[in-house]
Amino acid sequence: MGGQKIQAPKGVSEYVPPRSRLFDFVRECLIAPAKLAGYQLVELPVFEATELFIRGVGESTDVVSKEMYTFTDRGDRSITLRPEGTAGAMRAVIEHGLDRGQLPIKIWYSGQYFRAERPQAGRYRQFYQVGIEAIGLDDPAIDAEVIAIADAGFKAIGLKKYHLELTSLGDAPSRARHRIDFLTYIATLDLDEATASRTGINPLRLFDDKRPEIKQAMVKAPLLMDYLSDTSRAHFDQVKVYLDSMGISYELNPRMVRGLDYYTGTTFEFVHDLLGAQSGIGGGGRYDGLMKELGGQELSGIGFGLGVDRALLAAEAEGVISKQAFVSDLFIIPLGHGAMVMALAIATKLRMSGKIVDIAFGDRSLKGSMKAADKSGARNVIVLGDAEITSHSMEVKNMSTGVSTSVTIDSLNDAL
RNA sequence: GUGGACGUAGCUCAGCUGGUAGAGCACCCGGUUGUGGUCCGGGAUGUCGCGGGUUCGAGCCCCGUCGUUCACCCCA
Repeated sequence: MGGQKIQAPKGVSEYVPPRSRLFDFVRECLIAPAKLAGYQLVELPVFEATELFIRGVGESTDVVSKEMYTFTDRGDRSITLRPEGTAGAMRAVIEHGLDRGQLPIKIWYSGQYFRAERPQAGRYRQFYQVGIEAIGLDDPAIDAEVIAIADAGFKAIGLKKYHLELTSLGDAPSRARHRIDFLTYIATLDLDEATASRTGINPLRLFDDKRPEIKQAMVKAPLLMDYLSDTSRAHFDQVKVYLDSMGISYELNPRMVRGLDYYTGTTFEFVHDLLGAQSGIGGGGRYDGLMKELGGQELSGIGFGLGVDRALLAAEAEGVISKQAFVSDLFIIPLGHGAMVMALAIATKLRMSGKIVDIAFGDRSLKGSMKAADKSGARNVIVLGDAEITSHSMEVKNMSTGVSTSVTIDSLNDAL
C-alpha cells in the first residue's frame, strides 16, 4: 500500500546536493576567521530549559514571547528549542566553570536555531547560525576584533554588497537618562493601538518602524547615542578608532534596534543590499549584564550570530560562488567482477594518501561510464580489464587534454 | 500572527472560452567489438500539492487545507 508523502515541517531550511556544497562552503568561510583568532569550539544542546531564554533573552522580546518552540518533556520540564545561541553559550560557560580560568573566554559554535515565525525567503523556522562569544573583557579592542572576524567571514565568501551598521546602546545609566526624555517624546505621538502596545514593551522599537508616517514622527526623537555616559562614549570612540585602523568601514546608525534584551554598549548589524526584507546577515554586540543575570559572576561579554542561510542567499544573489561540481582526482572504470576487486583496492589505497577517487559502480557500458566520469568532473580516468589485471599497468587518461599515458599500478599515485 | 500572489514531469515553464496533459533542459539506452565532452536516433517519467463541491465531463470554476513566495511584523 502506498503511503502518503510526508513533507518536511513548514518553514525549515534544508540543503541537499548540489546546493549543500555551497552551504558547506559558506559555513566554513564564516567559521574560519574565528578559528584563526583562537576561538574554540563548543557543542551545545539544541534544547534548553525554557527559563534560560526567558531570563537570558528577555521575556518582553518577540523572540521569547511568541516565537519559541516550547514543550513539556516526559519529566514535566518545560523545554525550548534554542532560538539563539548566546544564552546557551553563557549557561555552558557558567556550568563548566570556564569563567574561572584565563580571560577572555573565546568560543565559537555552529548549528541550527528555531523560531516559530511565518516563513519567508531568508526567514525559516529552523535556520543555521555560526557565532562567537568573547567573555570577560571590557577592552574596546575585543569589540573591534569580534566585528572584524564577522567581516572577514563575509569577505571570505566573496560578498561585497553589504554594509556594517554600528551603534552603542550605552551602559545602564546612559539608557536610564535617555529613556526619560524618549518616553516624554513619544507620549506626544498619536499611535494606533498595536503600535502603542509594542512601544510599551520596548519603546526603541519605534525606530524600526517602516511606515513613512512613523519614520517622519521619529525624525526628531531623542537618540540614545546623545545620552552616552563618558565611559560609554570613550569606549565606543575607541572601538571606532580600532575599526578604522583595520580598514573596516561602517556607518553609524543611532536608530538601530536589536530584538534581544541583553544587548548593551557596542552593537552592530551586517546588512546585505540584495536580500529584500530579510536583509540582516549577521549581528551582535555587548551584553554586559547577561552572565550575572544567568547566575554567573559579573563578567562582560561580546559576540555575534551570523546567518548561514542568508549569507548563502546573499552569495547567490551576488553570484560570487561557483557552482563547480565535485571534482575527483581519479575515476576508475572496472570491467567485470575481477576488475572491481582491483578497483576497490586501488581506490582505498589512493584515498589513504589523500586522493579523491570515484568508482563506476553497476554494470553500465564503458561508454556510459566514461560519460559518468566526464560529468563527475574527474581529472583522470583509468579503465581496468583483464589486460590490466594481468599486466599491472594501465592507461591514465587526462580528461581535459584527452591524452593517455601508460603507468604501472605502483606509480599510479605519482601519476595523478 | 496580518494582507497579497503562486503550487502542472528531477528543473524552468506552456496548457486557448472547462472535454481525461506538453516543450526545453536534465536523465537512461543506442549509433558494432575496451574510452567522455559535439551530433543523430530512441526511451522512461506526472496521484496536474491534497481533500471536497459544481458539471455529462475540471489542470483549468467554487470552498477548504497544506506548502512556497512578497510585504507587514520580526530578525539570522
